[in-house]
Amino acid sequence: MQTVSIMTWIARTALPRKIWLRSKKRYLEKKKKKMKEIIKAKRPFVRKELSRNDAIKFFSSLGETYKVELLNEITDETVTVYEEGDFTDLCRGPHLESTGKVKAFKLLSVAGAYWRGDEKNKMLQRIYGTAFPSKEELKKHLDFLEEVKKRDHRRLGKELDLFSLNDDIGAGLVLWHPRGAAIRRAIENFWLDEHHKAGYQILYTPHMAKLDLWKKTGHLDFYKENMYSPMEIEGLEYEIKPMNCPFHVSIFKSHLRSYRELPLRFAELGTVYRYERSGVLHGLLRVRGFTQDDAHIFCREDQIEDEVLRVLDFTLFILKTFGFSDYDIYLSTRPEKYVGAEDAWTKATGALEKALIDKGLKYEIDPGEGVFYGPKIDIKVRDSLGRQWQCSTIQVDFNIPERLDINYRGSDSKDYRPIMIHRALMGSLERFFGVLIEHYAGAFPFWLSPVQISLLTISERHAEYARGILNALIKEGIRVDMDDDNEKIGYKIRKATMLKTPFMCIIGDKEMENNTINIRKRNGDNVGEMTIDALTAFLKNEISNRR
RNA sequence: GCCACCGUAGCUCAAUCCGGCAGAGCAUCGCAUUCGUAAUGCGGAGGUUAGGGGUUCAACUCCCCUCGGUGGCUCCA
Repeated sequence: MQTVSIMTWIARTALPRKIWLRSKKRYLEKKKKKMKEIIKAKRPFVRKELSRNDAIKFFSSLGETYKVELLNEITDETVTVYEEGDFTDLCRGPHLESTGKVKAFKLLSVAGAYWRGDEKNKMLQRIYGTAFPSKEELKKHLDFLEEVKKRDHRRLGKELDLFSLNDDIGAGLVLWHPRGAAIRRAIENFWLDEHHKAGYQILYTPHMAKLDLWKKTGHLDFYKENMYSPMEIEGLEYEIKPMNCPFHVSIFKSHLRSYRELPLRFAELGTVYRYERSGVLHGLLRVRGFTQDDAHIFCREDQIEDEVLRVLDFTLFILKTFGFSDYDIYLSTRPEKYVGAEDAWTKATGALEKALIDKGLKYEIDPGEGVFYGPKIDIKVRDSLGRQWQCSTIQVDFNIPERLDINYRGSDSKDYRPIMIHRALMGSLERFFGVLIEHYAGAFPFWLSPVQISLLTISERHAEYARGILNALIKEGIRVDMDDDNEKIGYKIRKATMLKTPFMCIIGDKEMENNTINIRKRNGDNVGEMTIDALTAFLKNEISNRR
């Protein structure tokens, strides 16, 4: 969505070593002026062909070592360069015919980037900018960026008092405030109910386990860089969990399993801790402690496809309930570092693909992006601004059943190894919450809203009547609050509107006399006067339809 | 982790460039007002300027370290 390009002709002067925020703005301002001049001059870009050797000589004489490095790797005998005035750049092209063709542009930011995208290389400064064929299109894009800023979950999280991250607690560790926790509870209740209906059994497991367990599972070999250092308890080492699977396996193994029990579906809202490098942490979207809506399905090989189909249906239903009906699906295949037999990978990948084809779902292959223990299907949702977010993942695993030696007794009284399917629909509650905040711009649908309805009194003498309504609605399980502050009604409406409370009840003399309330929506629409019974029925209907 | 920048009252931000009494709006608290659909008025309180060290007669301001955040890079639920 965002247009990013390296404009070679603004890179003509190197960035100063140190840039203050204010001088950074000034710096971009200066660059902008220079660019405008160049555009106005309508200087042509001239394409030239050089032999590779001449090009190396030419760029070496300019001291452009990076271009020389690129040239040394090019095998073609001739290369193309583009000239604009006294500036010559190595580029395959094509270029615009002249600088005058640039109609609308904006420089956005300055940031470091590793030379050729490799963190072992030196870091260079990169200027980000965007250009469009017309001023209108540029404005549209800048408006979009403005809207993205307004919806930023970190900003809304503070404004709506949903969550916080605190210095004293630690980086990437989330505090859910009452209002955020109310939303989480609504999500969790929905999730638990639906999992029960879909034939899952709910588990709870500990936050840590002996280090030896993680050796057995292979995590210490393949996942070490994401795990925290172990802690010692009475001479034994324990590790805080980065994944839930070993615990679920342990429950599977707690007694002998029959083929009749399969598929066995274990689900848990399991909190895991993973080491993430400080620079990658980002609000709720990238944290160090998070709760996965995890599940592990133990099944026979011939049940994989059917189970994957069920999971796909289930996932799309859950996502749809949260207002996501647009998504992109990816099938990730065997990575370089992997465990298990090639034959098993082929079979599992085939099963995943067949399920996608049966459902008639469009998907792309993501080569080599599978997890070390098996191939996976990832579903990335598109939010109301069309941005892509990775949430759901369905992974086949034939490594852990092998390593942890899990079996079931077949109809022939022999032991067989089950296949394990890992899946998370929302991914992590933290990330999903962050995505939801941005998707709804903080204006949650009624069933998710932290406060669903606010009772606003006109003056002190209405407080008692309002309190009666408050208690009645609380009894009905509605998240309601009352604003009986000594303030004008306009101010109370403003407060509730800014908190994006879906409904407000205005309570004054008229309502008290008629034994009614008057409802107003957060967008300003008036729903009208109704009795308490009618209100309760109306609100319950909204909840059951998840609006 | 790497590069650059930032951290001032609960929140949003001045004062930092060029060292010289740390300031405003909102929120909070008190008083007045009892009001009909997006801000009633007046007053009070609120700070070891993220933490630590250094330079200086003097540090929010300059230097170093630590912690945290932002934009990217690399990696990912």
